[in-house]
Amino acid sequence: MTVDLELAPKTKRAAGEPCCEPVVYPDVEREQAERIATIAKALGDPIRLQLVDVLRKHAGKVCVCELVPLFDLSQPTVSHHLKKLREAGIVGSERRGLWAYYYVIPESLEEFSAWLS
Amino acid sequence: MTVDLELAPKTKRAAGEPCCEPVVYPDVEREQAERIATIAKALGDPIRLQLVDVLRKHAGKVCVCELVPLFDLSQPTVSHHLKKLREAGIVGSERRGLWAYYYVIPESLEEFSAWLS
DNA sequence: AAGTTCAATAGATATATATATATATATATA
DNA sequence: TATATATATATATATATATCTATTGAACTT
Repeated sequence: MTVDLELAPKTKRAAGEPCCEPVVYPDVEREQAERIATIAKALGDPIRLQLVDVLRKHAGKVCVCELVPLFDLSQPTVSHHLKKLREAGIVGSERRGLWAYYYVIPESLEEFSAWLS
Repeated sequence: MTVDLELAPKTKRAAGEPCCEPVVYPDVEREQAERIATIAKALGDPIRLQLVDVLRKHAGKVCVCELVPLFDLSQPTVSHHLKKLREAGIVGSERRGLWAYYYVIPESLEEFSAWLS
């Protein structure tokens, strides 16, 4: 199953000689890595992952007042996590009167999902 | 496309009355969220994401000395990131003489990948 | 208008992270 | 055996993060 292709130094080098050919790393890939890492970082907290999970499962918009009691956390802390998710572009929010409704922006996860599979 | 199912308070409540029914959050989901968040957190840095990307693309084992020049970082910093990936169970390593070879453990990403899609 | 309620922001604090430099360890070569 | 090399660990530091309490802002109710 595991391919035995290896990226490895061929032989021992003379003293002072650098290990490998300098490898060019295209900027495009770096930028993609940054985009994906931004999403991953936002999901890298169990609370935020559960928030996204709940929002995705409900396929619609969920009131913050329903989210807070799911966690043993203060309302401001939940708001803080929602803000992180908003900043990463994973969720959006909409205010209706007193209530704020959050929802997942599915496209935000597409690039990550594609890379991962 | 967007379903209009909403989780929302039905009416305004009397003063002091709690917002919502207490929602039970099963431990199983919490533990799964923690497992996935651990993976996401490890991937939540562009350097680490690129490391995993390179290792996956090579489908085999890659020498650390090939990884270091890909980044504008010191060798110990790259080692630090590789350690984080090891701790998260995303990569494994094998030493052969002076060289250390890293590889992705594909199963480590499966649960996350499944959740995401 | 006054009071209530929901959510966001501000401020404070303790912990975690990314990075560098310096050092240690193991192994290869001369 | 002595020296050089590849990688890992240790230490230090500046920045970021997660959390709390207190406060603010906005909108609804009476």
